[in-house]
Amino acid sequence: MHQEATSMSVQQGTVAASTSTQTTTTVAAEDTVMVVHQNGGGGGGEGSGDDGGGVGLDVTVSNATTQTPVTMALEEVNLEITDDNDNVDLEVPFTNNAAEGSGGLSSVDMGTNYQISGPATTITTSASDPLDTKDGIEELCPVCGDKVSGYHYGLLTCESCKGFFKRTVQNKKVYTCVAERSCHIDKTQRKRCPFCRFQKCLEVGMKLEAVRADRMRGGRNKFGPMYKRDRARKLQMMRQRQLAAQTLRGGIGDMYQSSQSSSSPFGNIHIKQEIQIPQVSSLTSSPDSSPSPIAVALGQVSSNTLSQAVSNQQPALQIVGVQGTPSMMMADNKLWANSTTTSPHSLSPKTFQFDTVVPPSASVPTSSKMSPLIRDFVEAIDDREWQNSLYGLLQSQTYNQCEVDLFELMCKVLDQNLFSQVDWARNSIFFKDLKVDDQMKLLQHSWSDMLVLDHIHQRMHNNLPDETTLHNGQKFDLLNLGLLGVPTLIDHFNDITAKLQELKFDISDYICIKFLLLLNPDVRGITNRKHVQDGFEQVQQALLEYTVTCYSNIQDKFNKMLQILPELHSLAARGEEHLYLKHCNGSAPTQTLLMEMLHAKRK
DNA sequence: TGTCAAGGCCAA
DNA sequence: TTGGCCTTGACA
Repeated sequence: MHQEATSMSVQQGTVAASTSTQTTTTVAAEDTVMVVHQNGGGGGGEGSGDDGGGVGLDVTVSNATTQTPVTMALEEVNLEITDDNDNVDLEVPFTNNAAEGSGGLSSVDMGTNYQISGPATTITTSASDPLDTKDGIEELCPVCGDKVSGYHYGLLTCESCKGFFKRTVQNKKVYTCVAERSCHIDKTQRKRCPFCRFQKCLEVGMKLEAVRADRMRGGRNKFGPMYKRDRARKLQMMRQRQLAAQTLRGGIGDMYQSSQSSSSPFGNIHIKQEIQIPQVSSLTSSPDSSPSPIAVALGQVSSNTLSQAVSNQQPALQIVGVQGTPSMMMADNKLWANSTTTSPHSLSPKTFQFDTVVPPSASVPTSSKMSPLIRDFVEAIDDREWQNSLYGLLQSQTYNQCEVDLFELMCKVLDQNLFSQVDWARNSIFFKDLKVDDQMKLLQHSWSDMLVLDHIHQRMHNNLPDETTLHNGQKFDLLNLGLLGVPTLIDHFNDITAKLQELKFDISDYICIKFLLLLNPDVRGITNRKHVQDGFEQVQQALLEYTVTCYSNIQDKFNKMLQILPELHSLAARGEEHLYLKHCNGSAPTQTLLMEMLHAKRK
């Protein structure tokens, strides 16, 4: 029924000596193709295998991609989930599967797969574990969920996955999957499908180049310092979590104890679970149970389906008090929004040297002159949330990784931005009254334009930098987000930005233009065109009046702004094309809202 | 000199 | 073929 689109491409271990010869082995089984390019010869011949003396193995795992159909509406889902059980697991999956089958919904994402498990948030530690004795933490192998034995080939894994990865790379094994390349890998089933196991090893970040070409024993490799930093960070994080757990135990427990019959301080706490983004690695877990990303984003799935789906994804949870009481603690990035805490778990805006958001009112001329419509628009803008989501994602994605694929990371950020965009739209005037079918069509038509526009807005009005340093030391090109991954569009992007700056493009202009992009009555196939047209015209009229009233010194600002939109669209279209090609090449994460949007236009 | 992440060995 | 344990050796 559901056909899972899985494709991945990994190219690492490019360290073959210049004299090496290259052989290529291709093994095809039905629609599965696994190509192993082997750099033979004298790889690692000089010196040790350290510092990149990898085996020079380029592995491409690919298959024909089939599109995920957009799941059609069932019912509006309430993402607030009440856990009435006494036991609340605070268990966090590394990527996805580690915590699968553990009860799913009652879990709080704190960024990695430490276990802080219930009842009553007992922090699980075991004195027998190597990490426990030093760090007070226990971790699970991101591949199979077994206990980790240390850092192996780039990250913390168990002994068996270490051995499996080593044997596979050293012996240039070629596996095929007899199923659909989406086998679930856990401790009990890891032996069943080596193809999927190896694929998962690569997905979670095990490094081909860490396997030594010369098989030299002992010593250290280039990952040593990263392991060290990682370890220090985990230790700090663990302490932070212990504090958080204590806060929860004391704070929320005290607050609600009197009203709860439960012995647990967590009794009846509402756990609001937000879909963050579908993780690439979640592809290995029962894809048939996953609703379409856009369906999830638009709230089109039944609670049952969603429950199953979210348990397969990396959740970002908020814990909120009952009856809307402000929470004592908010999970992940929301925690840092109003906090000066320099948690190792957070990449706060401060860490990123991201300037404080300018309040909307500060960058619009005079709010008294604007129409109530525009005032409402502006008031609804939540740039702080945008920033926090961005940096929250960047930190969570790089937390346990020594090195991440920056393109993949960019796709994930874009995907998250898309989710925010959908969320914004579905709560917006005019749009929210439309049927889901129409909503989807409008979004599918405008998402990329709006992403580019959002980025321009963040740069112009919130001083979003063009680059940031990730936790693992890698530089992440934020500007690339605005270019949808096409560096050559930089001049085009700057040109558009310059023109808007010249027109004193402000936040009111931005939000109105965004509405105009969204409420495009010319989109084919929409059933309630009149409503869309009405919305479009009202916004257009409001913007016109606003520009005339507040920017009388800029001649024809309104029309000049509208003239820039085709340029914006052209840039976004080129970005879309680029992303689509990357996706077809297997270089972009699949099963994401982003990819579904890319596919939607090509239906 | 201790640590720990490589590779190696070998029973299951 | 797997996976637990052993050996090795650069580095702090």
